[in-house]
Amino acid sequence: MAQELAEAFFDLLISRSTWFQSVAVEIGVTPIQARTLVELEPEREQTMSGVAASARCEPSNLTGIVDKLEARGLVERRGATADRRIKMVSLTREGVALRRRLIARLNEPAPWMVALSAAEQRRLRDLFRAAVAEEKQRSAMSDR
Amino acid sequence: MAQELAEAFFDLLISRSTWFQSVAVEIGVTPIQARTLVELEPEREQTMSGVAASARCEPSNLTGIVDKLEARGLVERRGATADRRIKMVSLTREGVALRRRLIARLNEPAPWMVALSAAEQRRLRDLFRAAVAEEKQRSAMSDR
DNA sequence: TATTGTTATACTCTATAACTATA
DNA sequence: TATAGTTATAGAGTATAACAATA
Repeated sequence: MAQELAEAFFDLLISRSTWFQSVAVEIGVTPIQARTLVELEPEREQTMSGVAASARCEPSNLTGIVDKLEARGLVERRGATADRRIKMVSLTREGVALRRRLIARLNEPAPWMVALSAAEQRRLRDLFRAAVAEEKQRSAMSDR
Repeated sequence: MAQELAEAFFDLLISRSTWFQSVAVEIGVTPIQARTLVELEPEREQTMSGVAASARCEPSNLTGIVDKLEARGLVERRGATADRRIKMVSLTREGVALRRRLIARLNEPAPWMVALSAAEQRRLRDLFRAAVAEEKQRSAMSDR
């Protein structure tokens, strides 16, 4: 049964990934740009390498991704730190606005979610949150 | 609450996508090759364009993807049909074996799934299946 | 010497359009 | 003329290695 659950979840994952891509296109960014924007929380500067780690891409590639976002005025780089090797990245006002639209679309509940009772929704939400925490721990371990 | 559920589900999707990629690498194929292998069920020949539609990529790109899989002896093309424009793709014996290993890894239940009671697992499985059916319908509609 | 970010390189993925061979 | 698959091309994502500036 756990096996069948895993299969069903995998199928859902596939179809939801397709959907993620189409939302990104709709908003006017590429999937990895969308992913980067999601990781770049407003009011929170991050280093280039920190963003690369969150978005799960190589720092060398993040340079190009941030270049494109910066060219569109969505993010900005600053070099103001004690350590002058480090560059901080953050969202611009337009970046915050675009990110908000993106997140709003991504977080739109699917019809099957809405159809659940409030208690079931809460139960599932907690289950998913715990699952994410579990995956985070596992992937942090395999990073070493 | 539905909103929070959607957020939690999205976070889980992100972390599970990362995991999908690492499984593909582990098995020795690229993500899109993995996706194509999953769609290519054993004992079921499909046309190139049919596979392209299932794997959600352009037919022109599938040519290269299938070229690589064919060069590794995982799939084969045949032209034997009434309509000689059409080519049928199918898994070779090695392709079936690799696909089995891939699917086995992808369908490994996560710890949080195993931790559920059998009744909850069944309930969730049915929920996810219905969700996939729902998404399929929606995306088929937007294809027109 | 080690680290941060960048540049260089090579390969893969992606979408579009043009081509071929059939129908 | 329309369709199935391929080829051509250009843009974007990916990983590795080499580099400059700084620590």
